[in-house]
Amino acid sequence: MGDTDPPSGTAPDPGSEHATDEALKALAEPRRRAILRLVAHEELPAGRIAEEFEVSRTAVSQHLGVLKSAGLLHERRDGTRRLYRARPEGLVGLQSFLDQMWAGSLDTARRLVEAERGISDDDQSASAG
Amino acid sequence: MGDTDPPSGTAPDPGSEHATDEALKALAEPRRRAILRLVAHEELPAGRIAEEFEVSRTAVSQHLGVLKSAGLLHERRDGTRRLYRARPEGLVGLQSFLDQMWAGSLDTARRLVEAERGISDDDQSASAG
DNA sequence: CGCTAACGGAAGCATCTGCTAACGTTCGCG
DNA sequence: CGCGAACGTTAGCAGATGCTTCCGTTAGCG
Repeated sequence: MGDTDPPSGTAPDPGSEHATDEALKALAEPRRRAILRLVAHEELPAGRIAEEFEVSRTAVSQHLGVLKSAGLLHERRDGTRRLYRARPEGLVGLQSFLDQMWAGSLDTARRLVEAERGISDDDQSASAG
Repeated sequence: MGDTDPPSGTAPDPGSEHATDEALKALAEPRRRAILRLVAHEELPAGRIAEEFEVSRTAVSQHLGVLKSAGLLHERRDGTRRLYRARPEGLVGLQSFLDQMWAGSLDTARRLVEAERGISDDDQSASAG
């Protein structure tokens, strides 16, 4: 039972590689992004969310499950209803991932552009600063 | 068929919904993320990139095509070789997307949490912030 | 208890996606 | 021109994914 998944299949540790993977895969679906946009500004029940789309409620429910499993959604029970709202914490992993990637690639791009200017007179020393 | 796709199959307008979709789908693949990390710090030829993985060069080539089509990669020809490097511009769309989503969901979360505090307490004040 | 409402879950299907294998193309060299 | 190197492209296959239909569960109500 001592698996590396204490909270039992729901939202891995934020900042982890697995968390980023889950969140990215969840956001890769347009419908899922639309759902997330809907509950980003207000808490809504599953049925209410499903009405906004042409697909069946079951499909939306599955999307909600994926989003919740990725840590991007917060679920709250209210009688037979289940209220959902976006979870800002689930996005911090992606934020840091993009930030890191952006910094690295931007640095490389700058270096390459500067190298182009002095192609015939380029010093290839690894002066990583 | 004059569709809304002037630049024909290579890196749509940054900031567009389609661009975000392409970039997100491209980043949803772990291998693709690894490739992007590799070329984030230095420019590398396709064959050199392929050597870093267990899969065939063809698979990596296809991944490179997807990344390039998503605007996340920059290709440069050098004889028979093709040098690739990460494109920071391709990430700005995701950055704004995440930022927008973050702001909205954070605002909602804050509102919900504050509402929880005054559940038993009838707080009917119009302090809508 | 019986009924309805609001959901999630499982099975089945159509489609997408990533991988491999074989082939074609472009470039450099002698 | 002939040859090899470096890549991209196409066809085909196995696994993942999203959607639908049917069914089970839980909560409120008379």
